[in-house]
Amino acid sequence: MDQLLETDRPRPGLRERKKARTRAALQEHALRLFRERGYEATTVDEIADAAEVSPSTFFRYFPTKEDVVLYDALDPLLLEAFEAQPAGLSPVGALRATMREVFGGAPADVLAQQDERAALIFAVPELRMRMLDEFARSMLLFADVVAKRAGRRPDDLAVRALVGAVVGVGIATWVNARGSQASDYLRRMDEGLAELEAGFPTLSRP
Amino acid sequence: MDQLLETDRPRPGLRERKKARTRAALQEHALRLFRERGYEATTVDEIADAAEVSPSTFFRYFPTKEDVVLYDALDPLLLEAFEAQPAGLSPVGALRATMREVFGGAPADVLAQQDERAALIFAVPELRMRMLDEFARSMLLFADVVAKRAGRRPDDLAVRALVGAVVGVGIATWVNARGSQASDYLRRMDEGLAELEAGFPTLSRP
DNA sequence: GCCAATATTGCGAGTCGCTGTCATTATACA
DNA sequence: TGTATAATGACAGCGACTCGCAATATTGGC
Repeated sequence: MDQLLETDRPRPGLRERKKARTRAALQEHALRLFRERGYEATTVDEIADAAEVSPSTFFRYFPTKEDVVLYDALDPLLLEAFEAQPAGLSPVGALRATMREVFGGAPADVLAQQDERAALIFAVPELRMRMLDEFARSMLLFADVVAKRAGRRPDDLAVRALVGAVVGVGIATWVNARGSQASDYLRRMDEGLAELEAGFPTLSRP
Repeated sequence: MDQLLETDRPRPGLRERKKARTRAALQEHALRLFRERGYEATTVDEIADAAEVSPSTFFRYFPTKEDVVLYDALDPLLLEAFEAQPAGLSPVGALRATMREVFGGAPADVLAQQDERAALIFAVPELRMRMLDEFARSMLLFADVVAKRAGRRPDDLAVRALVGAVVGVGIATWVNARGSQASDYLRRMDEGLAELEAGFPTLSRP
């Protein structure tokens, strides 16, 4: 699953590849154990055992037990792909293209893992709470790259509003998508972003 | 401070009074220690020591360390006073009267403790997160009593909307009130509820 | 006022998430 | 090949929280 993280790049050294493999293994085994026994009933030590690392190493990769679920392996890819979009595209247009690229090129097991993460986060109150923080973090991150493309500052009012709207569409899609598959989720997200890009024309003329 | 909890009532037995006193002592000492040393730097054992009970007893009164801050000693009084309001009043009117009664009759140290709780919850991310749950819980509770007064079901659409609006006014007031005193907070909350009760007339005619 | 049923408490051992330290091992680089 | 550097595992320890149990306090009936 982790070879996805290395495609089309100068190929990092052995150390970096090992680290990526360990991180992926920890998350995979964690999600599997959570599915089999439940989130609370699974201990960090068990995850570390399954991934064949020491418990201390677990915390070197994920600061808390929650983070092993919250961490999105596709995030770095999305970020990179977004920055590579042609300058002619609008921010929302660039994001839509980015999502099509990254999710379109992702193998099925990666998408399945995204579904599992989403469902688990939704089901466990502790994780759902933390997700709010993640959304806030996403906004700041996204604001930076949007600002860079637009030649504005990240705290620019328009940048902030746009970023808020985009993340808002993401939240709304996520909340209304419990249990549905990644393909559904992505389609609805894209539709929502299309609406946003066009200024919600279908809502103006009833 | 806890005699407030016993005014004008058939007077519960010794056991109940002791329990109320222990609960109040735990919360008082906890808030004091948090103020002096900070929330994280204070341990539950220290709170228990200060209140002269065993650590296990602490957890019998408050299921988590967070709850000793979140617990609002005035809640039961508010509930009782609300249910005693004359049936002629609208739900919002009854709530305003309730708040005037309860907070108006509360001694200064109780109000000061409310301020301290509000500031602490706002300052500690962990508590701020949990506060969302508390708001949700408040809505359900409030929906029950409003429904009872109105002769409707708690999941009635109008009941839900009203309850949501009221709690929303509370949140907005709280968020905009960092550091201000209880009297300010209560005044603004009452103004907000008045606006709500009247349908926000000042916003309709610019 | 006494006694039995019951509720509350303190105690101790234990689990789990998480932190910090240190010696050992593996990778990178020159 | 040797050396700086980074990652790892083992260990000790802290704090929140749980559980079971014996001791103690309150209550209600007599």
